[in-house]
Amino acid sequence: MTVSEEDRHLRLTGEFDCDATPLATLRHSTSHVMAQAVKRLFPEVKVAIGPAIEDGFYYDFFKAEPFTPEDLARIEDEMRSIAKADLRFERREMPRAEAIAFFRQRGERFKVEILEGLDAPTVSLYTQGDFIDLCRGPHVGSTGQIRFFKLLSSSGAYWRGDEKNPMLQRIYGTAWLTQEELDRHLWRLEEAKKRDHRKLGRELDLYIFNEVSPGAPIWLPGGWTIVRELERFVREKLDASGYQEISTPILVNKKLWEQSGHWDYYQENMFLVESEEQIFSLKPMNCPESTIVYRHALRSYRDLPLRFSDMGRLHRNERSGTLTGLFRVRQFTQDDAHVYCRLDQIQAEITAMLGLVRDWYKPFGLEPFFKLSTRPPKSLGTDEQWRVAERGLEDALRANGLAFELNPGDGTFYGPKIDVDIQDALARRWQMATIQIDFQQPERFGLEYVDSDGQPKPPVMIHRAIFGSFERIVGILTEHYAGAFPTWLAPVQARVIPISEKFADYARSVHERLRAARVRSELDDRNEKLGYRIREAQLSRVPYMLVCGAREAEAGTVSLRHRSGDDLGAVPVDRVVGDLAREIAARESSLTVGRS
RNA sequence: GCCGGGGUAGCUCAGAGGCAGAGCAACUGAUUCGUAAUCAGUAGGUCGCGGGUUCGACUCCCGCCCCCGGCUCCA
Repeated sequence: MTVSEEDRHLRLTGEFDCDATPLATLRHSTSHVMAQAVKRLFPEVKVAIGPAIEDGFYYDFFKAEPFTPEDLARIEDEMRSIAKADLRFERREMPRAEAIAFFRQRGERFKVEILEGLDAPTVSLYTQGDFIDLCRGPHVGSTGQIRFFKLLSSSGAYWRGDEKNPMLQRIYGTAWLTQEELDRHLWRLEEAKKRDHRKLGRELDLYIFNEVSPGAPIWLPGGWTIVRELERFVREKLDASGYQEISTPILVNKKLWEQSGHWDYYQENMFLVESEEQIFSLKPMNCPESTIVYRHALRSYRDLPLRFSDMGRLHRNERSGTLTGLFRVRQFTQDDAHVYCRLDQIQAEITAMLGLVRDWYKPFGLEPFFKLSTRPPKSLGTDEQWRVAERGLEDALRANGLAFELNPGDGTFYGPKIDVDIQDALARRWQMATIQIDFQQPERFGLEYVDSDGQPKPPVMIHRAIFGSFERIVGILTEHYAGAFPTWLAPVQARVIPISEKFADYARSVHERLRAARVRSELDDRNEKLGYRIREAQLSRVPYMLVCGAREAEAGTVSLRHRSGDDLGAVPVDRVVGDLAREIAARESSLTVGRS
C-alpha cells in the first residue's frame, strides 16, 4: 500500500499510476474527482499529478494563491456533487504526439512535460464527465463509488519534488472503502494530535525547546530521567553482549573529516568552529574517532570482533525548515557502536545485531520492519566492495528469516545499510535502528589487523545504532504511550497523598521508605483536597497513587490507586514497596503492584 | 532552504492605531478534607527581535529570529 519515493518517480515517467488494489484504485480515483472539482471552481488552475498514497491521496495544482480552508470545504462539496452524479470513468487511448498536442492546446504544461518524458507510442486518458486526465489507471467504474473521503490539508510542494522547480499547491485527502474505516482513520489523526510529544513534553514537564538553540531539546528533570533509564537499559544490554564503551571528543579538527571523507560528502551538515587559525567541527558522527581507538593498539585476528560503543553527542546542521520536536533535531545522542571484524565474521555480527533489535524493542511492544538500502549515486568505494557489503546484509536478513523492503540507492556514501522502522500504538512507522557496513573508513584510516598468516589485513567496520537516537526514541515513546510510561520509565513512579495535614507524618514515612527502595516517589502534602491532588497525579500519568488516612496509618497500609483508575483498596506498605521494586527491576510494561 | 500559517502572562487563547484581557497555573488567607478541579483575595506583560510610518504602534510597513503544516532531507 505504501508508495515509496522510488515508485512515485516511476509513476512520473508513466510506468504505472497506482497499485490495482481496490483501496489504492479508489484513492486514485478520488484524487481525479478532486482535480475535477478544483478545475470547476478554479478554471485557471493547471493540474500536475495526483497519486494514491498511504492512507489517502493528493493532487498537485499550479495556482498562484494557496488554497484556504474555505476553498477545501467548497472543493469537498463539489466532489460530493460529482460523486452524486455518478459519472463513468472512461478510458481511451491516444497516440502520444496527439496527446501532447491535446494537453498543450488546453494549456496543461505539466501533462505536456510528463508526456514528453515518455517513450510509449500510445498513452491512455481517463474521462469522467467534464474532466479528462492523462492517466494509466486503473479507476473505479464511476464516481458514485467514491463516498467515504475527506480533504485534510493543503500545502506547497515542488513540481517533481525538486526545489528548483515551480512550487505547486498540494491538497491531501483520505479515502476509504467504508464509513467505519474513514471514522477510524479520522480518530487516529485526532488521537495523534493529542499525543503529540511536543505538547505532552511541555505538559508533563519532560523537555522543552527554546529559540536559543533551535533543534536541541532542553531536558527537564522528568524527561532526563527517561533518557537515563534508557541509557541504563542500553548499557546493561551491551555489557551482556560483548561491547566495550568508549567516549570521544565532540569538537574535532577538520583534518579528521578530510581523512574520513565527511569534509567532501557531509560538510553542508557540519557546524564549524574556528580557533587559533584551525578549523574544527562539532562531530556529526562518531565513527572516524572510533578508528583512533582501534589504531591505539596493534590488533590481532584473535582480538576481533572488537565492539566499541560510543554514545556521543552529535550535531548535524539540518535545514531549518526540517526540524520537528524530538523527531528531527540538530543535536542528538545515538546509542552508537562500531564493530571491527574479519570478513568471515560479518554475517554473525549482523545476525547478532538483528537479534539486539528484536530483544531491545520487545519491552516496548514495538514491531520492527527491516529495510535494505543499497548504493547511492554519490558514493565511495569499488563495485566489488559494494557488492560484497550489500550481499552480506541481505544474507544476514535472509538467514534470520526476516522479511525486508528494498530501497535501492538509499545507502550512505560509504556503504549499504539495514534500517529498521517500528510501528507504534497508532500503527505509525518511525525509523529507529540502522546497521551500516563500511569498507571505506578502515581503508581511509589505514586500519589493519595481523592475520593468522602474519600478514596485515583491513578489518570490516560495522556501524550500528539500535534505538537510533535517545531523542527520537523518547519522542516516539511519548506518543506510543500517550505519556503514560511504564513504571520503570515514569519520571515519578509513585505519589504519596495524605488525606489531610493530620496524616502528613505517616505519608512522609511511606514516601521515605519508597525512596530508600530507590522508587521515584513524591509526597504531595499540599493543602488541597484529595480529589484535586488525585486529579493532578492522574494528569501527570503517575502510575501509582498511595493515599494515606487514619485507617492506613493505623494498619500500616496505603490505599492504592492505579492511574488506570483502578482502586486496589488497602495494601500493606511492605507489599507495595516489594511489588514496586520488582516491577521496576523487571521493566514490566503493565502495572502490577497490589495485584499479585 | 522553499511555499503557506503563526509568535500577546508559566500554559491555553481572546483583542486590532488611543489605559493590555480571560481561564488555568503561581502567591496569600480561610478550609483539614476518602479517590479527576473548595472558596476568597493578590500579583503577574520588552504583545518574538530590530528598524520605519504616525501626535500616538501590540495593531500599519520593512528586515530578521523562532514555531506549526507540507516540500526536500534524515537517526
